[in-house]
Amino acid sequence: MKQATRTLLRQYNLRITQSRSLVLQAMLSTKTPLTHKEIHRKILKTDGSISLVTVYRILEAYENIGLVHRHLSTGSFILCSLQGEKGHHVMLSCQDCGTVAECIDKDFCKHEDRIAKSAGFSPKAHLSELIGICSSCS
Amino acid sequence: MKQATRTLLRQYNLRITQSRSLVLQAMLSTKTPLTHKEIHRKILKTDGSISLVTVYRILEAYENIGLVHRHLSTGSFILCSLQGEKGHHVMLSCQDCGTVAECIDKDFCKHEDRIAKSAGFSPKAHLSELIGICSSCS
DNA sequence: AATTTAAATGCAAAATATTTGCATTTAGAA
DNA sequence: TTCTAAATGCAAATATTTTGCATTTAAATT
Ligand SMILES: [Mn+2]
Ligand SMILES: [Mn+2]
Ligand SMILES: [Zn+2]
Ligand SMILES: [Zn+2]
Repeated sequence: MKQATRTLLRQYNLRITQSRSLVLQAMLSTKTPLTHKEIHRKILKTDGSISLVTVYRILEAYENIGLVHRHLSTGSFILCSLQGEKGHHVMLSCQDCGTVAECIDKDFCKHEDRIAKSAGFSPKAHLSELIGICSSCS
Repeated sequence: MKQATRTLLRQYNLRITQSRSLVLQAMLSTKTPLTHKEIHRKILKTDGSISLVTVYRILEAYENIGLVHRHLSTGSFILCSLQGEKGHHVMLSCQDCGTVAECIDKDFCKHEDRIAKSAGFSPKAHLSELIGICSSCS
């Protein structure tokens, strides 16, 4: 079991299990969002053993604690690379290679507040996805 | 068949059919995003007749031409209330009443561009959802 | 107004995706 | 090592989405 995954799990206060480690490994090795099934297949291909049901259960848990995100336009999952304020992330999603990079931007939140205020809206969180072409693809 | 729906359909260059009108009516009568099934049920309740399969097909078409949006966090659909640049909308989604209001904000896009540029990213569109409390709920 | 035709619809069934109940295994505390 | 709650796997139940095909319908044409 990879050390990086143990560390993450401990950090998030989760029991360290084979399956959880495998799901993390699968997600750590890509910058592209993955579906439940893709994660499952990927694990099997690399000699890991896991049930698809377990992948479902693990991803649900990971999402609840904010360890993974859903990629907005596809619904697939990506590891949160930044542990900033939960629910205030911006994702940069490349139409070309599928890579998703995250960023947290305080100014963005301020701007968000300004827009919201002018509509009488009090924002608590935001989900934002910028869709375009990443640096390496352009 | 409601006139408002005929007008919308003509505006988007779609054949004017009973089913399409019913789906629009169902969506026009709420500010809350609806799932396929919810739209289907709603139509049946109001004496309309439609197949769930048709709801699927109609929503897919509506989404492609930008007549409806998917609400990011739930995956359900909401009528586009603004016909601005396609793919550059901000949704204000109320945690309390579920209402989703849209806004298009040029400054937001500029800000978006700035963030993106600093990551070497060229944005073509954005999906943004602000989650919080709307004016009437607060 | 009747005719024509491609597009839209409904139905049944297939294919997928997700959830659940329950027996077994396992991580981590004692 | 022993113990226990949490995690897992399997099989089956549900739920969701898609597809093939026969029928209907919108709207263009005559
Ligand atoms: Mn924010
Ligand atoms: Mn924009
Ligand atoms: Zn790229
Ligand atoms: Zn509200």
